[in-house]
Amino acid sequence: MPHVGKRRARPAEDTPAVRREEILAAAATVFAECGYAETEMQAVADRCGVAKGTIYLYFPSKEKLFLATVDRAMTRLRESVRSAYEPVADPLERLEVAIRAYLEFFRDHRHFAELLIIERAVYRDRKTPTYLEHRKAHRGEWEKVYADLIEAGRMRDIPVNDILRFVSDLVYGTMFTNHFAGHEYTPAEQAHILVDILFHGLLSPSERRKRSRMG
Amino acid sequence: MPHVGKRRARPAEDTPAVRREEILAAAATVFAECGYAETEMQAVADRCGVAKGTIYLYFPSKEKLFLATVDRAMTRLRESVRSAYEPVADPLERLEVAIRAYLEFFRDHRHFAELLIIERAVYRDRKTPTYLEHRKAHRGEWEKVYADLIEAGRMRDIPVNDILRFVSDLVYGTMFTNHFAGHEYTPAEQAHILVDILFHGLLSPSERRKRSRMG
Amino acid sequence: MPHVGKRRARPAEDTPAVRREEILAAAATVFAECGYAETEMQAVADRCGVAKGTIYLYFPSKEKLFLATVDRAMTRLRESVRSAYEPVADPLERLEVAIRAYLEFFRDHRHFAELLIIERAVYRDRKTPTYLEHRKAHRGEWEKVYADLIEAGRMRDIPVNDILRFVSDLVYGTMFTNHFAGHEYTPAEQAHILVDILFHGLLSPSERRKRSRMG
Amino acid sequence: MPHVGKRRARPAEDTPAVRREEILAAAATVFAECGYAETEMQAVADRCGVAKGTIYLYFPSKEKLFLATVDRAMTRLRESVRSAYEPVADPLERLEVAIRAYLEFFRDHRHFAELLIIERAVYRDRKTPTYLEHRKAHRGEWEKVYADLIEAGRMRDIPVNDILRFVSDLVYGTMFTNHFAGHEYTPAEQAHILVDILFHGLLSPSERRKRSRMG
DNA sequence: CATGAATGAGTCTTCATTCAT
DNA sequence: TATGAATGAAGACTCATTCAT
Repeated sequence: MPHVGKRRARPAEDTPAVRREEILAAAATVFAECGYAETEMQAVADRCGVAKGTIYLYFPSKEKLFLATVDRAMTRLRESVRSAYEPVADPLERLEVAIRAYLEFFRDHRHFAELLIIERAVYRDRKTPTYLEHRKAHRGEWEKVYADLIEAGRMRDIPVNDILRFVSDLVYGTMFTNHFAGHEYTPAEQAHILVDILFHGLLSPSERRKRSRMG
Repeated sequence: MPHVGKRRARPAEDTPAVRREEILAAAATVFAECGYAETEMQAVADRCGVAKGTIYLYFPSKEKLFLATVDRAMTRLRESVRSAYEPVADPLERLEVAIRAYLEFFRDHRHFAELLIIERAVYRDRKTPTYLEHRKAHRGEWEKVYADLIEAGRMRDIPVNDILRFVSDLVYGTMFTNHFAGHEYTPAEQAHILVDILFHGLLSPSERRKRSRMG
Repeated sequence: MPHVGKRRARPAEDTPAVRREEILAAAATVFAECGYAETEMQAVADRCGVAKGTIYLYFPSKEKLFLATVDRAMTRLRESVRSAYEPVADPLERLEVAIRAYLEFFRDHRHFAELLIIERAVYRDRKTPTYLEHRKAHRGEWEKVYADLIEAGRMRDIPVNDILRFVSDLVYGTMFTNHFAGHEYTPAEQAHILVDILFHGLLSPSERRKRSRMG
Repeated sequence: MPHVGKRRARPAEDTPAVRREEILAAAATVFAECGYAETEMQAVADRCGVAKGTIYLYFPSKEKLFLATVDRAMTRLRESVRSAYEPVADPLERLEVAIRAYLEFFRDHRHFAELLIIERAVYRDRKTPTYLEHRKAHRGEWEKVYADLIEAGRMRDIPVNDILRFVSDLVYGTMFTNHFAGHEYTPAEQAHILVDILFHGLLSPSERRKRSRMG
């Protein structure tokens, strides 16, 4: 039997913007915990203590709510990563710091890793996943870094685009595995390992020499 | 009175194993096209020209059907990759061939990339995604390769586990981006690029020297 | 994408309790008319002019709805019978009145007779049918009546339990036959016939004497 | 995955009549255990070790199978009761024996009690339940008995029809309660109790005298 | 603005029945 | 005759969304 309650609106202690943010935060956890299809709007409403109808005052549909949730997550990620690497002057060191910050972010916000996965599964029609959209935005910031490093003779002359892809894909894959298989390393350790291989490659000096002679 | 049933029996043109395979193949495309929740059993049935009920003769539920579909995809992937690299003797070359085969597989079976994503989104409870399960199986085959390469002095002395993770995560991320952002390179080109960076690293010889001097 | 939903909310014209009662009343007729398995939730919804989903707001499942329906019927029966016999002082007369009221109730509420039957058929696991549960409750009220009658020397000294069973089973069987074979007598007539045999037995005075001499 | 088995027909060790009887016996237990709706044809088939299709060679539908099952049960009941009372000469004693046999039958064949209940629940349209049909058939045999007893002055002059109804309804109700509430008495004890009240009534001699004086 | 009862389209699953072998 | 794989109609239940209060 439905509740009889005729509770009046809860006091509007929050500004609309705050209320919106509360809903988004609640949605992030619930979507991440339950998946998109499994998440009921009622559960989101319960999680932030508002009525189901209220959510529809801020977001026109479940889908839009979800997308907003993912978007918020990605924005946070970028902010988090950028504020970590910005103070670092040396570009090579900056890269390691960025990678560490990236891994740290997903370790600390497991939900957001889930959201990325879920998004792809749900919005198969959407041309580009939010993740890649944000990555594209990221891109500009790093393009110049790599170009300068090459110009300065500190990096091999590899197409910047290839480097960008290599690094992005590597960290994405790493985050993914961390998420599902568990975190074996601290972000700092892991970033260090990645950067070591990334910078120096796998080959031994001798093999490298042999190859360059033949190649 | 339930059911009026005046149903028709259709000759069993196939052996059960073949029929099962047909269903699995149909399921793979439909799941990949529509996503898990959006996929209706009826659609799978239509796709392989059987009645809905027939599917339930082979798979007890939508969930089990999906999981079987993913598993089949992963098995195919492994077979495909293994048969590509097995004939290759040199271990370094073998690695490049394996990477190429991996990327090729997902380029040729876009469906299967989708399935991997979908799986994670749907079975959030399942301890390990099928992908990682299969990867673990893969692992043994490569562990020795790397160990031998290090022993032979052809590869730097890096913990084998770290190499494994690096390579796996790199190719997974690459496959993912290819899938969603489009394939810019042929698998051969792409494998070549990856292996180049993977083997030689990003740094220029001079930077490398400078760094080794600084310790 | 699931659901397209452009649904309409209907004003809650009733209090939840009233709505619940409406549903129960509708369910009683439909279940009685169609039987349990044959009854569709949609039919119940239609009968009381609400949407299917609304029923699930008040009852968690078809089964629970049915059980609630039967329970309501039995409660009504008891109230109906009790209010009929309570004003009657003489216990023997009271018995006849109760029997009449019982038969009357089922004549006037044919549905409820059906429900009793259906219940047993459906909930084969449930330890005790609702009917017998209610009968047990009934029991206390009559135990004392019989005991007093025996004590007062107005009734033969027969175990009270046996009398209770005899009367209950007799009226149950009578109700059942009335229901399925049709009502040949008015409740008043029928109660009179039953009470006559019940009080005086079938034997003639002479046979009775003969037997007591021999017995 | 469906069985691959292509087992040929099982040896026709049985005549069709025997096979039919086997199916009926299996059906009786399964229907009684599970109820009509809950019973699957497959379960009946399994119980008697034939294929589902085979049942349809003997019975055109689930409904007809069920009805045949009930009919068989009732026939058995009549045979059982008749063979018990036939050897008994004295009509009053014969009545007690018949009642005992009736109760005994249902104690020994709990399934059949279930079937009676189920039937009513399922075939709400059928004009008369099998039980009442059989009762009608029974009727002729007893009509004369009562008429003779009245004529012989051993029974009070009550309409034979009323006596028949009284007794039938009493034993039906008793059987029903026994079935669901458990058997407190042996059939012999119970028959004795019933017959005692049935023959002599509930009233004490004094109450009876008082009443006859008052008219 | 907030609420939450009401709505009803949508889907997985079951199972009586058929019929090619 | 016997078999059992195939069929597909049917129905309980869910939940995103609406809107009267």
